[in-house]
Amino acid sequence: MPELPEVETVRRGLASVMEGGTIARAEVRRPDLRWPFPDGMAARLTGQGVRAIRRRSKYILIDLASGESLLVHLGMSGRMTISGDPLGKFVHDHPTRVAHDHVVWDMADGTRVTFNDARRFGAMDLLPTGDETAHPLLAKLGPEPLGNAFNEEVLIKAFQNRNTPVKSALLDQRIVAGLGNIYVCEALFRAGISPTRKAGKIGKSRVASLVPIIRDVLTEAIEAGGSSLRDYRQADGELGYFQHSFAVYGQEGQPCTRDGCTGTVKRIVQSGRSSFYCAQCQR
DNA sequence: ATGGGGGCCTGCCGGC
DNA sequence: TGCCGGCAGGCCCCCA
Repeated sequence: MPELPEVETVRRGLASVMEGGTIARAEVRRPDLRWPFPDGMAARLTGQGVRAIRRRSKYILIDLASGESLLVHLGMSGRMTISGDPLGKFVHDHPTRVAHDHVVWDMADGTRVTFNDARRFGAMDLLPTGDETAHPLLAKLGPEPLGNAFNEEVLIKAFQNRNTPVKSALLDQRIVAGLGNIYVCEALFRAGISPTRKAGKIGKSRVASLVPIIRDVLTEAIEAGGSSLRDYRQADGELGYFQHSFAVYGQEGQPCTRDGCTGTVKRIVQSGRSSFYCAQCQR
């Protein structure tokens, strides 16, 4: 599921039920996801007020009253689900335990937040609030694509002399942090750039054009999440999933939707990942 | 330093 | 109906 827009939508959903509240009880049902959980994670969450919930790239940061922040990554299959009655006390309306429900937080108001991750590529860790830049998972991240530190000059410089396909360059979280396979495909389609083109061989003005396009693609997806979901959740309480249509991602064999283009969307494999694009109008 | 490939896990889907 | 291969939106690590 999760690239930047989906993570942002999950963040907003978590914020709506956790910010200002207290984690009355934390249950950790296995010792690890991709890596071991930090020592005593359940105890370090229990009783903690939630000050704020932030996002860095595809990571969620939950700031606790203790001065620690819980770092959460959804990996490929991580999901957050909200259940419970905010006015009751740990009511019966919680769903029965489901396979791969690994972590559960019961908020003091009766809301339950459940983290489910079938493939366990997700991660959680605790770090001192404000020490994000020192954390190994965050230290090497490039600029936020929606922030000022990401701009034309920065991207042109990052692409200079890069011999890797632009697809790989945009997936490189050190260049820009938060893009994944879907939104890279969509941004390259809008920019009319082939995913196979070497990053260092693209003209400066075309590289520059990627900056507003990346911002637009991500912003539109975040807005779609905000408008198509109630409190950022779907009917079953799961956060962050929303119906979103893509111009090229998953559209193999479909006619290109660019005005006047008669091409067909193709799927190729680059570095073991699918790339979708129109070879006729993306050069 | 850079670029490419393997591996981590489980679930789902299409084809035979 | 059942089995099997291929595929999945991430990211770290190792190797050349």
